[in-house]
Amino acid sequence: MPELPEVETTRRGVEPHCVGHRVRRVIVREPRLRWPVPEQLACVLPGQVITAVERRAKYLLFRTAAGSLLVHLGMSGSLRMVAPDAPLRRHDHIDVLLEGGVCLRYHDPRRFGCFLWSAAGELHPLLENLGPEPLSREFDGQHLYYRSRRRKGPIKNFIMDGKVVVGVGNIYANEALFQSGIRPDRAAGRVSQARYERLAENIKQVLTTAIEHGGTTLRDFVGGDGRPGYFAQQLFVYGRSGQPCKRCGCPLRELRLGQRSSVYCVTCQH
DNA sequence: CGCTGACCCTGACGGC
DNA sequence: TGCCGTCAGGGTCAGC
Repeated sequence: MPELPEVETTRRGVEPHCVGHRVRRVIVREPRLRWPVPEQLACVLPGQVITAVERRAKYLLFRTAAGSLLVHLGMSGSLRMVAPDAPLRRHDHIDVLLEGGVCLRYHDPRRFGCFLWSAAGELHPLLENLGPEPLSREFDGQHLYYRSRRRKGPIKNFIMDGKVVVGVGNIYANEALFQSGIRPDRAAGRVSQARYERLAENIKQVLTTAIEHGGTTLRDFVGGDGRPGYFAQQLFVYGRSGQPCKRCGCPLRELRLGQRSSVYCVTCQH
């Protein structure tokens, strides 16, 4: 999946095909996702007009008068618009058929994603306790600095904690730390406010650039319109363990933090 | 409250 | 060719 740029690219891809359209039918072929797909969905959604497609963290929210369809793509999920008679591939788990003859199709080999329902006026529990959006004004160096005091865990885990800030996945956490010259295993509480200012700017910059590039660094990602995101993002560290640092030439090193690979340059990052 | 590790699943890839 | 272990973009949850 999709890091935040891929989710945003998906949102932009499907939005124009969904907004203003009425749902005709929901077909759930495989309900066993991260959480079981509620049976309620197939009853509640048909007849509803999709009024907006929004994103909060890496969740996509399809708004209707009755409530919201909450979709997460997990590690391997994708959503695309297809013709209703488009041939099914393996792992095409859900179809949301719209009036006007289009179909929103959910594909997810690993089934770590979810399709959930949230009634109108209710905030889904999964969306409670989420930190600010990384591209919002509320998210800045001061926020990171204050939230990090007395935290002993690695800064990389800290910026990937959704209660601190949402949408910073493994790839962009590695990249933003490299751009900021901070080692991923440094204790979060031992980074100055000045460095957090830089880090917040770099997180914004890295995510913004990725979104502009259509979101992908990943081979199997397919945008909402079904076309792969074109430009492979210029990655400085992620996936480059052992290769020379693009800035100083030293071989990049790798370590594991929270069961996720972290690549960094011993010379450029402290 | 903060942190660690287990866990949910399939598929791709490397080594033998 | 095949089998086996390892790893992969995410996030929640239990337990200390």
